[in-house]
Amino acid sequence: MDVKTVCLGMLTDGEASGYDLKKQFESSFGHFFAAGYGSIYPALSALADSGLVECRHVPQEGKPDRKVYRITDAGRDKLLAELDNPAPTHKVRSEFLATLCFAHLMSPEQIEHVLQSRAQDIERYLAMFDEFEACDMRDWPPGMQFVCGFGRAMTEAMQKYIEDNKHKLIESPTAKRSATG
Amino acid sequence: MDVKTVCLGMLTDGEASGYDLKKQFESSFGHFFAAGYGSIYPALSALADSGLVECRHVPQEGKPDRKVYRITDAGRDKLLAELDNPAPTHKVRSEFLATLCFAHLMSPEQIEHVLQSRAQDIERYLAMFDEFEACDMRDWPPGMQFVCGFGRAMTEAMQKYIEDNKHKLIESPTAKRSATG
DNA sequence: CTGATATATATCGGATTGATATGTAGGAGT
DNA sequence: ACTCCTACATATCAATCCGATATATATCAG
Repeated sequence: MDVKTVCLGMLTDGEASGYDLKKQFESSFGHFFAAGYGSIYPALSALADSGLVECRHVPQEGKPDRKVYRITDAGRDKLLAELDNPAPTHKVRSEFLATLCFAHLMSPEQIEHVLQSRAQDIERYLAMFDEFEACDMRDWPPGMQFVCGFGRAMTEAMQKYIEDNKHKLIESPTAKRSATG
Repeated sequence: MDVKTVCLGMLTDGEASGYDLKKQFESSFGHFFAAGYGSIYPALSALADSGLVECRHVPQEGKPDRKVYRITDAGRDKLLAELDNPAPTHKVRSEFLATLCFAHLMSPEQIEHVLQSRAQDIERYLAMFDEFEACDMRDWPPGMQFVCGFGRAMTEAMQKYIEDNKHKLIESPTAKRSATG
């Protein structure tokens, strides 16, 4: 399940341009599967090359042609085949946690900054989930609702854990930078 | 904060080979920062090239030389500089969630398989966290303890969410594969 | 004696990231 | 009027990372 496949999946909901898909990658998919233009445009090109999507050029004034992609029957088959994977992965890549592993090499101020910036990210995510519920989430497919609920639950659990345990990172000021010696 | 930097951090705990570091990436770091040999060996080479670590060859019988790396003063400086980043990221890349977004294109059996395999992964993680607590986690630096507690909290939250909400993914059997038409 | 696991290194193709480039349109602020 | 920012819309590129593969010996279980 790579960016190509996710794009294919998004296109089952109707045709879209790379720019459109990027917005989806930023909003509803953003909390668990990020992708930038550097992944999306090559993905769409590759999908078109292998006949899984079709491309329609829509001329515009003052902007590049919109390249609108539509999934083909072969594309739907390919998607269903990919969805058949019974053990899809779930990976975390956290510079945040990697940094805090070495909290004993950091000043309390540095640790505080790191925790604050994470807290802000969390607030942003929670606001995003609130927005999802504000606009009509009931029209979304059940899987999408499950996934967004999942994101919210994880984010709230993260917020709570950090709040409850951050004191453990700062307490003993005498132990600072002891791992060097 | 890339693989190089995490290797550097691990080496503050004492010298180690690439193979040793891999084991750490699989155990304590595995739940939030995975890395394979394809990342670790090039990282150590690059660190050695830029003088941030020193390499010592330890001959062995019947096996390749052990290449044991030790962090240098320049390496420690570099690490401290990297740890100064006030906004380290925390990213999730989930084929699991990406798959479930399209649950309406899947059979109940497929969905069930996906959930089961995730449940197994979760059990494996929880077992790992149990092991950490069994061996003496109190000797670990506070940051490491925080991070492992974080992993456990997230994993448990995930388990609970899936258990509480999986029925939403399977309920209405009539709506199956309706997005195609 | 076979097969699996552990030790230990290394490389390579393919995928992904993050930054950068290009250029118009329209709204906000001064 | 002028500047700045955001939105629209594409595309590429170097650096990095991932997963698989290759090589070779020792040891332990069945």
